[in-house]
Amino acid sequence: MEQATRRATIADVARAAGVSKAAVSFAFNTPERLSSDTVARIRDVASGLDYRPDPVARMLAQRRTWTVGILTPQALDVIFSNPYFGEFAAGVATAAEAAGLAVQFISPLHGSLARAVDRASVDGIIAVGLGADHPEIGQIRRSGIPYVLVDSTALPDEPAILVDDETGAHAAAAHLVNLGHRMFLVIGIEPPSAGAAAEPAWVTSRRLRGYRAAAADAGIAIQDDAVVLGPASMEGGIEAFHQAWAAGLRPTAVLAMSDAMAIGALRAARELGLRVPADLSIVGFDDLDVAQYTDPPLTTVHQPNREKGEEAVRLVTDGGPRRNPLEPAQHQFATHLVVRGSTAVVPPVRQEVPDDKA
Amino acid sequence: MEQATRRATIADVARAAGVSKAAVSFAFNTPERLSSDTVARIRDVASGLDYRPDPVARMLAQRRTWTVGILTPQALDVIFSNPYFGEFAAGVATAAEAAGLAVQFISPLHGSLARAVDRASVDGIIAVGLGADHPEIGQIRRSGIPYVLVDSTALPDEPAILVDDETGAHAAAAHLVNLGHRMFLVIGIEPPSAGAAAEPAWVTSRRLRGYRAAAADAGIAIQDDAVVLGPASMEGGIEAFHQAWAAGLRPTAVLAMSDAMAIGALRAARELGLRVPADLSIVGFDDLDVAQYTDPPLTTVHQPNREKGEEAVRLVTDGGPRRNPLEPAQHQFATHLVVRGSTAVVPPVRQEVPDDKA
DNA sequence: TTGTAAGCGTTATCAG
DNA sequence: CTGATAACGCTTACAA
Repeated sequence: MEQATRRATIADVARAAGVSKAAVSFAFNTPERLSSDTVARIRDVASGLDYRPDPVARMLAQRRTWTVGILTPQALDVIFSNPYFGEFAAGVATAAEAAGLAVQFISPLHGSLARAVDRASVDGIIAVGLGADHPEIGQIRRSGIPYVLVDSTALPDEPAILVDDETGAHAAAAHLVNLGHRMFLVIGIEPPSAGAAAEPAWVTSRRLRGYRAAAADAGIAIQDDAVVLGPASMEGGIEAFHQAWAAGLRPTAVLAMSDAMAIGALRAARELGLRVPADLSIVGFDDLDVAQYTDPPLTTVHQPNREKGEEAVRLVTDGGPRRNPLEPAQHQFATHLVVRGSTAVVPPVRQEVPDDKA
Repeated sequence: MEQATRRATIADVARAAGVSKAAVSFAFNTPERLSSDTVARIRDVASGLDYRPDPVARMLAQRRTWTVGILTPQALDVIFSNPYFGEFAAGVATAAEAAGLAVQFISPLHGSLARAVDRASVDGIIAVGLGADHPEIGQIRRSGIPYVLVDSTALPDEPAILVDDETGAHAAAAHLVNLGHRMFLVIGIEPPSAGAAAEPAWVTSRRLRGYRAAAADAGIAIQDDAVVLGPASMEGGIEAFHQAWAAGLRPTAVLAMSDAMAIGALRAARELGLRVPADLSIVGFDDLDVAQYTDPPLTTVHQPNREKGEEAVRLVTDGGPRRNPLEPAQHQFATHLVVRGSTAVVPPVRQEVPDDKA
């Protein structure tokens, strides 16, 4: 992976055009400072030499990289397996392009996120799903690079993108309660590090509070053993549902904290002979594009995945002129329930279903 | 997006530790060249000063960026909407991490791919879906940066990752023919640029050849008006199917060139009151993770999405020691049909279905 | 309008 | 084993 032949440098162009290096630089960056025919001549010579300014040298001189980094505590291959991330990244990419910024991914290098952060040459870091217990957040803070935390627990004065998890979760559970459901299974997202599980600010904790509040309104308690955790993927959802079923749980409704997991649960339920929504209702979270195309279409809590990405870029690039530096640069998006076909009134009598595990 | 306070430089550390800049560099990069207590002292001072080598300066001096770029002719937001890309990127990320490389995305900047390529500071470029008619490929070639073409038509001696589209497509169509189908709708991927549509090497052309060959074996001709093109997304699939239906086409089987489009077709068919596979069979292409979780699970042509990404990184990073420079650095993966639930024998008599459009 | 020269923060070369 | 010193390729005051 070496450069083949030595590329023309600014000095080569200057020499060939009989001007100074500065003139060449001007010809490309601020042509209005040069006479138009000088510019033309320089450009001509440059393209003849196949000259292209070295982006790295320019980064060093300008001390800007024109790049934003998306930081994830998980390896990229697991991250990309959840369509949620793709939608978020699409939002980042949109805003980045508008701002003339490149997008780089920062994920653990040889198992070390810290190393990856050190190697990353970016002007801003968008950290998604980084728990407050991750030491890297301190590292980033110290590095002086602007950053924004997404979907994680931030200090009140720290730039962050959040959504109203509790309200969304509450709406989801309330919907099921209204349909007569009383026996719930909650499928939650397991934290990247074991330590974060107990954190009250971890996303799973926040959503769980919303679920429980709505259930409590109807006098129902969601016990801890009706909450099962797994990775936020379809496989994770399948696994979680089967695990709960094997443990003897017989819910009439599932509250999944991610659409990917909800789709997995859908699949697992079908494998067990349960009809959705006749025998089992399922509510997801995220409102992914695919949620419209599952069968049945998924009832889920909407959050603006792409917009979150776009806003993250804005925040990390100083938020533009409208941002008041006195206010904390946090942005919380609203969530709302989208009712589709995966939820229905509770079955009056539970059907007999194949039950080889319990 | 500026650095907050001036970061400590190697010169600061050298001064504070009473050594030369070179010594500091050694302490981090080749500590074995220094006495162990010198290293310890330098490291100590460095961490006290919160010193971190500037990645950009190091890139310039080493003339390596330790970064691979994934280049796409489409904007990132549309690209990320197709899960196929996520799976491919996951593969790239896996191999990149193993090689200690960062991953950067290169997509049109302010509408110009050329500009984006110029600004990109990468050691290698993985170009996906770049038609042979794209001028950027010449630009890349000239730049001297190693590159590999994925899913596009390459010169025979050009590094490329390909799959056996024709065989896979043939298997898909043959499967349907064997089930008794005679009336097909082909849903193809529209090219990024209009010009590429006619290219015999464009992916849509390649797959279409496979479909047609299998049909021809049974004495069936797939007419041009039974082929409809759209963007490789779920929306694209919905659109395409409705368009065909509105045009009066009444296929018993759909051959979709991407799973995303197949899922869209599934959805559209259901909206029209068609049962899959009872009334309509659908075969996709890609074998995305989600293909297992649709209802019914999708019969599709498997291609190794993640492996393609991994191999692309290997090829662009010189392919390691095993590569013979005399052989063209091309890698063609095999494809095969995966039969799931979305295909069945042709309905003996077409059911009456709602038909408000034709 | 154009040129000169001093950085930018490393790594690499080559004496000591 | 250690330390000056010269690249690396470009931008940007400051001069002319």
